[in-house]
Amino acid sequence: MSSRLPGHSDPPETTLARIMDERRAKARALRTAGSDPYRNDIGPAISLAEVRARYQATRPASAGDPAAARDKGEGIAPIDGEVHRVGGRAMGKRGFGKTVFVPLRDTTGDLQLYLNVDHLDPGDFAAIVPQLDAGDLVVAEGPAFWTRRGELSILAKRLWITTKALRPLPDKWHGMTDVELRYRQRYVDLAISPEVREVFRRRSQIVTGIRRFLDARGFLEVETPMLHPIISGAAARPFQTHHNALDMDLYLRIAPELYLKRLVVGGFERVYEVNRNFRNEGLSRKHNPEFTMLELYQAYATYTDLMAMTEELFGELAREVSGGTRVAWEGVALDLAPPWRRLSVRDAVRELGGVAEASRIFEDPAFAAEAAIAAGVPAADVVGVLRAPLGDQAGHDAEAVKAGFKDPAQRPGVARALLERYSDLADPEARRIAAGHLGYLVFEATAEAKLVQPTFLTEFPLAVSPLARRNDRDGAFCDRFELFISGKEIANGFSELNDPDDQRSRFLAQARARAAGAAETMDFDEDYCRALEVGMPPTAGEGMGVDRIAMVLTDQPSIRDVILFPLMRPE
RNA sequence: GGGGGCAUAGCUCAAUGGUAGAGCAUCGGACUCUUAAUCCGCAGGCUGAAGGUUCGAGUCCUUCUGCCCUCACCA
Repeated sequence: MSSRLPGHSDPPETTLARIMDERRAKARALRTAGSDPYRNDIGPAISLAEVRARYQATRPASAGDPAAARDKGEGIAPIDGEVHRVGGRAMGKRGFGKTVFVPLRDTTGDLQLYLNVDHLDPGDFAAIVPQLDAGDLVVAEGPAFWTRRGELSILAKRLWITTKALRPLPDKWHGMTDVELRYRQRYVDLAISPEVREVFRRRSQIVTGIRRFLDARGFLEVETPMLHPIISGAAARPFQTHHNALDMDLYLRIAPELYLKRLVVGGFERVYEVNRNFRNEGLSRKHNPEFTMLELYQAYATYTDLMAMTEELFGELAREVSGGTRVAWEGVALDLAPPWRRLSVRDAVRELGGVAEASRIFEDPAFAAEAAIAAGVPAADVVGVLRAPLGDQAGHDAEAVKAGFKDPAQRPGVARALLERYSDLADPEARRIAAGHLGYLVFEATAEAKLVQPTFLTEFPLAVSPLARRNDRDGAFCDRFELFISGKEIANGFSELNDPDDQRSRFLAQARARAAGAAETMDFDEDYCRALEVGMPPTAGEGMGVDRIAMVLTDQPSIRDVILFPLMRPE
C-alpha cells in the first residue's frame, strides 16, 4: 500500500517519476483553485461525432485557405448561437501564449478545442489551462466555429479537467509500436490508436451480427457450464481446477458441445452459445489458451444445411463488417461470396497434397502409414494410430520403428510388420478406420495450409470424428465438414451422432486410444449416452472460431490482435 | 520444448570494444488560427537481470527473464 502513495511509486530519479510528480502537483493546484481533478459532477452532453455531423454542411468555401481568410479580416465567428458541452481525452496541447489548441478524442471521434484568453472564462484560463496536459480527460462548453485552416472547433467558454492523468501518453507521432506493450497496456493502445479501437468495434459487430442472424432463425441463446467434471466435446488438453466445498476436481471446458446436445434432447431444437473455451496447449498466431467459440445445433438439419447457412452468415458479416465479400488478409485477396468450394479430404490430399494414389491411402493402412511418413508425419504418431484399437495391450515401440521408417526402401516392410503385430487390424472396418486416420494426418501435413480461399472440407474419416454421424454409404467416413480460410480452420460442423450404442463404442475407442498413449482424448460421458438413449432428434451442429473470423474480417495477422487481453507471462 | 531475432531516456530510435546521443514528450522562456505548431534554453540513463573476458563492455562470451518469428504441440 505505502509503495503506491504519491511520490513513492517509482524511484524518484527517473524521468517518468518526475513527470508524474509534476502532474500530481498540477492536480494539487487544481484542488487549491477549488476544482476537483477527479470530479464526477460534469460530463459531455453531445458526442464529438455528433457535433461534427451537425456542422459538416456549414464548412465555408474559404476554409482551408488561411491567406484568403486573413485578407478578408475575419474574426472568430460562431456558426450559430448554440452552446455545446463536449468531452474527451486531450490528445495534445499546442500553446500560443494567449491561445491554446487541444485536440479531443472520445468514443466517436476527434474534435478540437480552441482555448483563448478573450473567450474562455478568465478564471478557467488562469486556473485550468496551465494544469492541463495531454492525456487528461476534459470537458468544455462553447459554440462551434470554423478555424481559418478549416478545422471545426469548439470556442470554449468554460473548461473542466474531469480526470487528471498522471502518466504521459506515448510518442504522439510514432505511437506505441512495441507489440508487447500494446498487449500488456491495451488501455494505452486503445486510447491512442483509433485503428485498434476499430478492430475491436468490428469484432463486437461480428458477435452482435452472429446473434442477430441466429435469433432471426429461431435459435435460442443459452449458457452451459464452463466447469466440467469430465473432459468432453473435443480432443484437447484441459485446464484443471478444484472446487473446495465439494472437494471436487474440475476442468475448464474445452467445448460446450455435449451440454448443447443435451438441450436438443430436451426439446430446444435450435440452440447456440457464444462463449469462451479453454485449452491447455501451445500459443501461436492462431491459438490463444482461451478463445471464443460459437456453437450451434439445429434439429432436423444435416451438415449440408449448415454449410449453406455458414455461407449466408459469413456473407452477412462480411458485408456489415468489411464492406463486402471481397476482403484481403495479409495481402492475399479472399472472395467470401458463396458458394464456396466443397472438397473431400481424399481429394484435398490428391490435388493439394500431390498424392496420386490418395484413394489407396484411405483404404490400406500399410500404404497410408508409408505415405504419412513420407509426408513428414512423426513415426510416433503413425504407430499411435495403428496401435489405438488395441489400447494398453499394445507395446510402446514408436522409437523402435522410427529408425526403420527413416529409410524409404524399408518403409513398406516396417508398415506391414506393424500391421501384423496389431492383428486387430485384420478386421476390414478397423483397417479402413485406421487408414482414414492416417490419411487425415497426411492431409494435415500436405494440404491444410494450402486452403486459402474459403473451402468446405468434407468426408472426414470416422476415427478423427468421435461425435459425428457415420456416413450411410461408407461407414469409415462421417457426415462432417470443416471450413478453411487462409489455411486456418474457421468452423467445424457435422450431422450429429444420435445412435447411443454407436456413441458408446466411439467413447470406448477414445479410451483405448488414450490407453495406447494418445494425449488428447475425450472421457467416456455416461450421462451423455443416457441423454442419447432418451432420444435426440436428427441434428446438425457446428462450432466456429469467433477470434479467427475476426482475424479474417479485420485483416489482423495474429489472434492476439483480436483479443483485448491475450494471455501473457507476468511482467 | 527446439531454432532464430529483439531488449538503450516516458515514447520512437542512434552509438567500430574507447567519455551513452537525437527527435518527440516533460520543465523554463517567447508567441492570440495551430493541427507532428515554431523558436530559444535546462534537465532527464545502474544500456532487461546476474556473472565472465578485457587496461576498458551498450557492444564480445555464459546464464537467466520477457517479447516477437518459426517448428513442435494443437479439431
